[in-house]
Amino acid sequence: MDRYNFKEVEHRWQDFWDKNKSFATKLDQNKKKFYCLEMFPYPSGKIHMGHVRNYTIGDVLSRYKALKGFNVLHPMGWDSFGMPAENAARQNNLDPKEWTYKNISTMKTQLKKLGLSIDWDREISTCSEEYYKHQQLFFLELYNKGLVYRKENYVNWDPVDQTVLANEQVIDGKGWRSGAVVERKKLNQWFFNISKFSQELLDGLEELKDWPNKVKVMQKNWIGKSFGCEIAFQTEGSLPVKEIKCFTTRPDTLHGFSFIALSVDHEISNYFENDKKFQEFKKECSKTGTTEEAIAIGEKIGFKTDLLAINPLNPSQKVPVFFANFVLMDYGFGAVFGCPAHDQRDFDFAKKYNLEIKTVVRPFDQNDDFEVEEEAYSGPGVVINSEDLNGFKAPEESVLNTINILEKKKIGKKQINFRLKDWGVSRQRYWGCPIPMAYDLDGNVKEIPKKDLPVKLPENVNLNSKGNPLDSENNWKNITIDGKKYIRETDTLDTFVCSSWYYLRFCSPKETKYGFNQDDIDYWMPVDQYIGGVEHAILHLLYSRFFMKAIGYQNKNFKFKEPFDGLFTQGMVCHETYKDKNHNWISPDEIETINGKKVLKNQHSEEVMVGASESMSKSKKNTVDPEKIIEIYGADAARLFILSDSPPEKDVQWSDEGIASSHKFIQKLWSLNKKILDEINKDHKEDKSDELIKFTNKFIKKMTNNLDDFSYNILIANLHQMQNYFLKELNKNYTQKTLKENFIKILITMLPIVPHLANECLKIFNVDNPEWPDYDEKLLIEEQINYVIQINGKKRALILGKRDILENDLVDIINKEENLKKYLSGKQIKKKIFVPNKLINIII
RNA sequence: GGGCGAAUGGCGGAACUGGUAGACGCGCACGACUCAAAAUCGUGUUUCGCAAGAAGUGAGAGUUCGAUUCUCUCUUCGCCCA
Repeated sequence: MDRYNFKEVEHRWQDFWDKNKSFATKLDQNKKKFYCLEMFPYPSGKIHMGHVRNYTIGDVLSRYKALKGFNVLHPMGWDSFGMPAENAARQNNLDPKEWTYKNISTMKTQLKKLGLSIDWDREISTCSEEYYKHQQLFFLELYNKGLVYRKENYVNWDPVDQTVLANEQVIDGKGWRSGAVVERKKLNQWFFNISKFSQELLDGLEELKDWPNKVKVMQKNWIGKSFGCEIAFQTEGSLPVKEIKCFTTRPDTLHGFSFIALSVDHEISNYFENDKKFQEFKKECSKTGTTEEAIAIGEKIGFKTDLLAINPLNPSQKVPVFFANFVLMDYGFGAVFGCPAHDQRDFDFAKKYNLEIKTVVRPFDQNDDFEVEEEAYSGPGVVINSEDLNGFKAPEESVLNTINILEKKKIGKKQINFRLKDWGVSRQRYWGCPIPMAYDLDGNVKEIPKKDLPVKLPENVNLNSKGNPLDSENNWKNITIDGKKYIRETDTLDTFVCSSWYYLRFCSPKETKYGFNQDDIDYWMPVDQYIGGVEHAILHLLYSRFFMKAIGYQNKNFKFKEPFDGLFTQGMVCHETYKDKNHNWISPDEIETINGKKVLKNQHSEEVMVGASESMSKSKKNTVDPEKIIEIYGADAARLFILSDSPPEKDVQWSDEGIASSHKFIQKLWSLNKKILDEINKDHKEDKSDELIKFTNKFIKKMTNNLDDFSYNILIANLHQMQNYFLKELNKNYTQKTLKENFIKILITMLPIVPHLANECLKIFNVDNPEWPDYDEKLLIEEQINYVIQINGKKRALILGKRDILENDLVDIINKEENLKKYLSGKQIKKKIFVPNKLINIII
């Protein structure tokens, strides 16, 4: 029997789809739409297994929905601005654009080899002028709506590379590339006013029924709504400062107040500009880093001022005011009141500077003489040592009551605080979308007029200059608008801006006047199913949600509130890790298995150490190249395996045995197809068609359900069961018509998973326009049922009986059964539990 | 420290609303084909036991006629936030 030539077949079908533009989509009001979107890739060079998994999941869904009659939009593009291009270009003396487009071309070819049902006519690339010119227009639009502003802010500054680093690029306080100690530096940056929408972004989560709860919780925590109180503390001392404002979520602990801590950037610091000791202290603080975690772990240090703050609930109490490294200017007012007994940071600080630690909340299971000793108590409890507040349940009762008291005395007011900060979008980089702004010679901001858009990135720049290469591009930088001289903004936009609206662009990829066309998005949006990695749970997904609200802000035509109706987050692709005797990582390519042992190829068969399965990464060398896999086993096998071993939302382990088994399945299915073709031409005497119809019916139901709820691994188990069924039952007699009809239905259900093979088989049966088969609920009802017989809750037998059997009839049968008699004879039956068409439990 | 989630054979994992635990796949064992190997096909495979049978879904309790599924306590692991 000739084997299935996957190479020839897959290539032929891919060619066919390409030439016929099989997946090109048009707006069609008569058809229900389905917009399936996977997170678009960064063109880093080649596709990896994570892409294979992501795009296979999306492709299965797209093909399934198309078979169900939906008008499916399934586009693909490139998130093509970003640092790797700039770094690679610098290393290899290339143009970032050239590098990027070469990668796009490679990866596009690779994606096509996977047999994805993508509408390539809608391909977009964020680094193209056709894309970013619209982004610049959006920027100006948001600027004019007051959603974009410029302010000074602290950044991680790499003094060697002369550039700003993102938090994740700072490793142990040093720049990831230069190794230089990172400094905190104040820079003028552009910000998107995302915090304006904090409440809306929070409320919107409630509407997102088809999002994983996990992601919604993460976003909720990130937005971080907290309910508290603003308190104005009166102060005394030699400085001309009359009051200090603090925000707190725990005003109820005010009786335990023992200091105020200010951020070194608090306005009061202005009085210390010439104080050498303070300036030294400030420098010391800048070493702590800006992340919340660094602050939590680091040592708490303070600088005492001679200011004294007065406790508003107890005016005789006056406490010192410090500058401290654990207070950030971003949070509240850059000032916190310290209650050491009930906050660990405050506790550490108080211990160090010998400040009073007064317990004002006791746990429920303690007496009123409870005292905080070794560590702060921040749990719930009862307020003590606090005059009027004593006895209130903390925090729920005590916080509100304290706020009421403070409001009456006019020294505090209720306040909602959000953790979500505005989005700084300035990057001192070349390879990004230019910000369409300029400055006059006095530094005043000037918009680039719309007619002058796009602001194009200059080409052939010197990437080896210090800092942002655009700073040295004088010809590009210096411009004249209406006869007046200006200097361009040389920062470019964070690439997260590009990915915040690309889903809109896919609806109108060729629209030249604006980023999208209203009719197009009215039809296609929102994205029905968005698929991608959970690592984007916060930033990208939150930014996209914000962008949608920002575009819709003050725009009556724009009726969408949320971009992604459904979200699916797939797990990672893992592989075993290997090390040689010198503890060097070894790639799976360098290994072979001999007698069940993993050994190095061609090197005296040295055995390697097999480590845990971890997510594929270049540094651990445990990657597998999808292109090689497709070459050896074919795209259908790769698709089948990436879905088969684990539920798609969990991590999956890649293995040679697994992919080989999927390949085997493909080959077997091809030979099954041939056997069925032979069988159809045979003469049949006895007809078992009913059985086959029932089987197919059940199978279609399972396939439908599994596709609807992303149980792709179970779906593939069904495929194996189906194959086993046919290989065993094929010698039974089915009428030609039944066999053909039912097998065709089964093949159609396989189209989403293994499109090349299934299409090839269907072609043989002359099926041209397949539609998803229906199933009949009535045919799912079994006439014969295996009744479970339990005695005292233990399964003792299975009895085949007719459907809807009466309890007494079933008991009669049990009494006749030899092997059940021994359990029942001579025993008094206390109770019988009969579940119709399922089981009987006899209690003796 | 807080939040969310998970724990089932040698491994990945099934089990619909509480009703036959271990589907399907991998691996392994034995067998067929072969001079032989690979490939392929067949049979078996939770543990203990020759068997009858017993135990068994991280540990311990609880609810129930009946718990992988529900409740509580604990352990370990993962993710996110601190």
